[in-house]
Amino acid sequence: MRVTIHDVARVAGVSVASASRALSGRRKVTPEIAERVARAAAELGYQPNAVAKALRDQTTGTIGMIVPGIGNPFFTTIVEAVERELQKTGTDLVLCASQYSPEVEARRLETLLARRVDGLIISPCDIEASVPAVLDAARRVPLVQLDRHIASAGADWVGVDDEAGMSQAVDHVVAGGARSVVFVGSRLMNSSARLRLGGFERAVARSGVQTAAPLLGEFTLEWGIEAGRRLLDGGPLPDAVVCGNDEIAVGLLRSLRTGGLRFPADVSVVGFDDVGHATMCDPPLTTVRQPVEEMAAEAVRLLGQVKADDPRPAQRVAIAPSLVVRQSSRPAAGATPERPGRSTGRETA
Amino acid sequence: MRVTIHDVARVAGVSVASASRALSGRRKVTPEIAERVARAAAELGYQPNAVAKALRDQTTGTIGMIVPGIGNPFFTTIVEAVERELQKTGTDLVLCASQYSPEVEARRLETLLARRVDGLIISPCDIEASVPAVLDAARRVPLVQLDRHIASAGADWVGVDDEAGMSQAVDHVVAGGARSVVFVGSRLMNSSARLRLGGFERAVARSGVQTAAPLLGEFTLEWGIEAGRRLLDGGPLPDAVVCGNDEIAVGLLRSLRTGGLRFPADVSVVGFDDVGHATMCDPPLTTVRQPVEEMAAEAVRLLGQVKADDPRPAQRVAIAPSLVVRQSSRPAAGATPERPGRSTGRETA
DNA sequence: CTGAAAGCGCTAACAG
DNA sequence: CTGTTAGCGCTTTCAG
Repeated sequence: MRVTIHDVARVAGVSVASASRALSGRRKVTPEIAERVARAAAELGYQPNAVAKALRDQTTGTIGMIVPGIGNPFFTTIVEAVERELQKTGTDLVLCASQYSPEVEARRLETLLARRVDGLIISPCDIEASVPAVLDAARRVPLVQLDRHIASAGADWVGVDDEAGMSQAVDHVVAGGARSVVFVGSRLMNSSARLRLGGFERAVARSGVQTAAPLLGEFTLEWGIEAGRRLLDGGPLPDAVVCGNDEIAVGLLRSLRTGGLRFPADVSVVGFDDVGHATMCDPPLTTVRQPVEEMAAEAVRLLGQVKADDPRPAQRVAIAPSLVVRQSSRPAAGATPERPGRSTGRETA
Repeated sequence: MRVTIHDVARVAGVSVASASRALSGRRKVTPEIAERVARAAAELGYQPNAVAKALRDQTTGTIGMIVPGIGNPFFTTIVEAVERELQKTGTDLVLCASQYSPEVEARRLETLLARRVDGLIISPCDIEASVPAVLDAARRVPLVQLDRHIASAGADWVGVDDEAGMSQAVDHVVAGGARSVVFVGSRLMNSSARLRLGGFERAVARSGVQTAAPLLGEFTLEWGIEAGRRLLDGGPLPDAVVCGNDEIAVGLLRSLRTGGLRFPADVSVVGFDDVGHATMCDPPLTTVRQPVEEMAAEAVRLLGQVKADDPRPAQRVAIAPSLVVRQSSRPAAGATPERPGRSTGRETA
C-alpha cells in the first residue's frame, strides 16, 4: 500500500488535518508540528495523491491539448510553446493526437473530459466533421481553438492572420518581378487550407498577376515532391510558387531542383510557418513566419478567461505574421535578403 | 454543477448502485432498469467522472511516457507506435517531453507518479544523470525503458540491438569496397550514442578497414551539416560515413553534396533509424531500420508483466534491426539495391 | 491553533 | 436482483 497522509499524520503524532495544513503550507501551524510533519513525510517517502486532491478540489491542474498529428513539425513546435507557457502557471499538459481523424478526435475529447481537465486547447482536424464534438466540449469546459478552427462561431480561436500572410507572400514575389504565380496547398478540409488559398487568390487578383489552377494535396513533404513533378510535367512553369506550408515548399524545392531548376533564378518558392527545416534546406526558404510563441501565450491567456458555455460572444484573435526573406525567392530590386551566415531562425524581415 | 451518477439514479428512480451496475453492465439488472437508467443518462448528458473512478479503483487506466523531445522524428514515431499498441488494451497515454534535461525529466516523473499512472515507459535523456529519478520511479510503479536506458540494471529495457545494427552498416560499406570509414554520431551522454559508437568501433576492428577519430555532436540535422563541412575541410575523405541516426545522415548528405560530392560514387553514407525523411531525401538513404512497432509492442507487453519494485532480475530485450539498402551507399558487387520506384518505406533488405 | 468529520463521485461488499 | 453503506485520499469547514 502506498503511503497516505494518514500515515504521515500518525508517524508525526498529529491529526490528518494538521498534516494537510503543514504539507500545503496554506494555513498556520506551530513550527513544532510543521517540523514533525515534514520529517515524517520525508521518512516515509510520502507523495501526495493528485487523484484524490483532484476529486476533492474539483480541479485537476491539467489542461488537455489535441492536435491532428505530432509528426508535423508545426504542431510539435506549437505544443512545446504551449507547454512552456502553461508551465508558468504550474499547469500540466496532457497531449493527444487525433491522427487527422474526426472520430479519433471525438474519442480523445471524450476521455479528456472524463478525466476532468480544467481546459482544452484544440486544433480541430476537420473544418466540418469536427464541429459537433468541439461545440459539445466547449459547452462543458473552457476551450480555445489554436491554429485550425471549425466552421462555427461557438468557440474562441487564436491563430495567424492567413489572409495577411498570403498577401505578404504574393506581394513579395510580385515585387521580385514574378508575372505568374501558382499556389500549392492542401485540400480544403481544414480552415488553414481554405483561408490560405482564399488569401492567395485575393492577393493575386489585387496585384493583377497571372495564376493557374491551384495544386491541392496534403500538408506534407511527399505532396510537395509530387506537386513539383506535376509542375515540371505540366507545361510552362510559373515565375513563383507560393506554398500552403513549409513541408510542401521543401518537397517542392527538392523535386524542382532534381528537374534542373535553380532558385531563385528560374523560380521563386515561398513557404508558410517557418518551423522545422526552413532554415536548413537548400536553398534556405523564404517563408511566412507564424508567431508561435505569441499564439501559444494568447491561447493560454484566453483559456484562463473563458468559462465553459460562456454566453459572451466568441473571441477570434488573428495575430499578424511576418515574412522572412531567405534565398529561395527573388527579392525586390534593391532589397537585401538575409545572408546565410546570419541565419538564426529568429530574425524577421 | 456537473451531473453525477446520483442525478442519473434519481431521475431513473433507482439507487446509485443500480445505476452504476446498469451503466457499467458488469452485473445483471432487469431490462426495465437498464432501460430507465440509459434514458436518464442520455437525457442528462451524464459523463462518468474518471477521477472518482480512479480514486475508488486505485487505478487510472493511463500509462505515462517520457521521451527526450517530440521534435525528433524517431521519438514521435515510437510514441505513435506505443499509443497504437496501448489502444488495444483500452489504456490512455499521457505524453511528456523532458526536453533533454534530467531536471525536467525528474519533475515530469514526479507529476506522473502523483497522478498515479498505472505504468511508465521512458527513454531517459541522460545515461548518468537520469539514474536516481528512474530507479526511484521504478520502485513505485511498473516501468520499462524504451530505446535509451540508464547505466544501471535496476529497470527493464527494450530497444534495438545497436551492436548488430552497426555491424550490418559497417559490413555493408566494406562489402561495397570501402577501405576507410568514419563515424559521425552524438556525444556520449546517452546509451544510444555510446552503444552505436562502440558497435561501430568493434565492427571496424573486426573487418580491418581504416578509420579516423569519430565526429561526435548531437543527433540533429544541424550537426550532420556541420560534420559534413568538417569532413570536407579535413583532408582526405573516407570511402564511407556511418551515422548515429538518420537526421545526422541527411544533414551530412546535404553538406557533402553542396561540397560537390556524388553518392555513392564519391562516398557512401549510412544512417540509423529509418524514420522520417530517410526515403524522401536525395539520394534516398541506406539505413539501419529500427523495428519500431515490435519495440513498442514488446515494451507494452513487458509493462503488463512488470510489478513495481519487482525483485526478479531486470529484463533487457534487444531486438534485431535490419539494413535497408537504398541509393546513398555502394552495394556489394552483384547486389541489387532497392529501386526508387519501389520505395514504400516498409521494405527490408 | 488543533482535531473530528463531512464529502468530492464512484463501485463493491453486504444484506435483504 | 436491488438498496444501503463504506471508503478510496484529500482538504476544509466547524467546533473546541
